[in-house]
Amino acid sequence: MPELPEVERGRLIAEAVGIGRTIRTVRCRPDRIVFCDQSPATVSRRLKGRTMTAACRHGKQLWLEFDTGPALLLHFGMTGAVHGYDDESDRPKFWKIELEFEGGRRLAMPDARRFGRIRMRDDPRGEPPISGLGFDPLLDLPSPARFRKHLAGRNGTIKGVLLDQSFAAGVGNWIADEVLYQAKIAPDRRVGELDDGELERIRRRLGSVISKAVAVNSVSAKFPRTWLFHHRWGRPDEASTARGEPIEFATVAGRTTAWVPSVQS
DNA sequence: CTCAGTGTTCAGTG
DNA sequence: TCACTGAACACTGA
Repeated sequence: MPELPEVERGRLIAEAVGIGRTIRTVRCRPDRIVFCDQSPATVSRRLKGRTMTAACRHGKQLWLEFDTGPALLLHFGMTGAVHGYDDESDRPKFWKIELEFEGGRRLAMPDARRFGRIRMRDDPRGEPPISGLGFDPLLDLPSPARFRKHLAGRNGTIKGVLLDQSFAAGVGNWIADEVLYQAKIAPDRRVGELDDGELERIRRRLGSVISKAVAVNSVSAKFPRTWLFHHRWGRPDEASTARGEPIEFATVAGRTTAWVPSVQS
């Protein structure tokens, strides 16, 4: 369920397992969809024997850097993740790539539904897909003035803009809904008609929702009880928030959208 | 058996 | 050209 906070959790796992360690063995499953640029054999060849120096993230893109050669760039799609473990018996179901480091620690990326992507990049920040991304709300939340400037010229619904990775990188469907609920803005408002006060509420909530989710390592049971998040799944008929506010479901920007008409306008 | 889905991309439309 | 919509992608699990 990877939006920014879960990708950050993956980054922390990769960092804890791999930093300063050399890859002894690379295993890849044959998969022409997930390995969209380079074949599994090429990826394996380019990673074996290299020492991991960093685990980085921008939005939903996660990449591992090494002492030499290209970075390994991972995108989780709908169902990807990073797992760290020691024993082969703990290898996750649906694994696509496994790095085994000296000393036996392993990292794997599973991806049951194959919307994830595994690529290699010489200059990850300078090349697509990362080069086309907007600001990362955790690492670089813009000032109010910069936020307004970045928004200028955009036209669609505010929800559509929040989901646009070239605007803010890492926001997915539930985070967009959560931000708009807490900011008290209806998801289908046009961005051009939002005043400075409304934009500032959105900007602040974008920062706070993501920071909080990351602070609890994306363990959703630890999200505040007041969050819409806990009440939206499965589209229950008479859904309501912890405060008793009725939740409505709609399609906005092509996605299932949960919102609270009595709060959001 | 049917269907929705926490993501992204692309063809088609206005 | 832009902005937006809906379908497609591939598969699981409810």
